[in-house]
Amino acid sequence: MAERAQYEELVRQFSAFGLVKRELGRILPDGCSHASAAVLALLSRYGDIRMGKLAELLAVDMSVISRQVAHMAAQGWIDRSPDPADRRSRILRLTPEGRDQLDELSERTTRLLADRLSDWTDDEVGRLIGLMARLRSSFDSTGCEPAGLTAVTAHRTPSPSHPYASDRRTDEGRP
Amino acid sequence: MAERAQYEELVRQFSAFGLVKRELGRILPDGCSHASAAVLALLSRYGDIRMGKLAELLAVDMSVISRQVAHMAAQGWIDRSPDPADRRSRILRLTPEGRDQLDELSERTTRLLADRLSDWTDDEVGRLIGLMARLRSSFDSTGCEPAGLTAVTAHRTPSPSHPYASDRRTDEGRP
DNA sequence: TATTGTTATACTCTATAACTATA
DNA sequence: TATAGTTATAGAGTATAACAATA
Repeated sequence: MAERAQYEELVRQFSAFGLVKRELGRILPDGCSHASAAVLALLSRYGDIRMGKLAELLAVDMSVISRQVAHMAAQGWIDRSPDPADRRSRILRLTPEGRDQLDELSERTTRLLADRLSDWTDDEVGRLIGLMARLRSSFDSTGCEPAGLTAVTAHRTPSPSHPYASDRRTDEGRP
Repeated sequence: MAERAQYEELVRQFSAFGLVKRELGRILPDGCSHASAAVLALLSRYGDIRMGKLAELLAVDMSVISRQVAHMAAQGWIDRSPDPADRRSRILRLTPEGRDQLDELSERTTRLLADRLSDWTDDEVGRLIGLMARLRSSFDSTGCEPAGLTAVTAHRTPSPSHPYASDRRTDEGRP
């Protein structure tokens, strides 16, 4: 259990993280926002999924996904076909254009990170990935671990790949 | 130097971090956004500073600070007095109400983090702080920038007083 | 009635550009 | 001319609430 000063410093790092996100945002291709990039990556990883599932994976409201996905469909990056089994739902699928976009995205972010983190070791990057994954998992009330490498093969399973999964439901500390 | 797959995973963790930020945002007091909280913390740490300095510390455009600070002054949390030495400038100072607000803020975030990170050790939290500090530093201090990227003014900051300070250009965060 | 998704509205954060007032 | 700050505008991300279609 950490102390108050440490938590305050952690929060400060959280807010400073905005700079990193903004820098990454500057290299995004036209029409492709952070959110679009995240959706492309998830579709590539999980295959054809429904909007609700996507909202769950990204931990945002479905209205957010709905608008986002509409934009991406207009760009030609994804298909939205009605689910034959439940006509309220729509199945999302990456188009070839979507894959191209994802490749371009991956190319650009890799180049930027390789430059900025050129003095980081493989191991250090791995540690940051691990800690951020665990942080997210500590904050995720669903117990799932949607976007982490540690859960690549198992987004439905209760994250067996690390010993820190949290199923706590307490709302302590919330208004 | 890490590999492409690792960089891609890192970017995924970055986007997943949004959830953490949103959760933290939910406990903020009325009228006090993430941005306000960050400004309060910086004013408390650095004392009376000018708007430009604040913009530099937060790595955002001054127009952003201007609006933010206007809101905070309206709330009574900060004073904006003209700088006698340069009447174009304004010196920002925390009011007693601003301190109270910061205390309340600190109380709430500490409670939330203590709950969510209850199974993290002191050392683990410290490692995350160190790695995020280094990440930030890697993104605002690089001499060579990839084509098409806007330079972010590198800044030197005074050494803060506690052991988890973030702005130093040290090897903190490295093993 | 409950669930899936859509749309409308509002609020925050951010950057650019045009503006002012000093220097 | 150059700098410190302000304001207007635009765009992205998010949440809530009202709504439609289907289960």
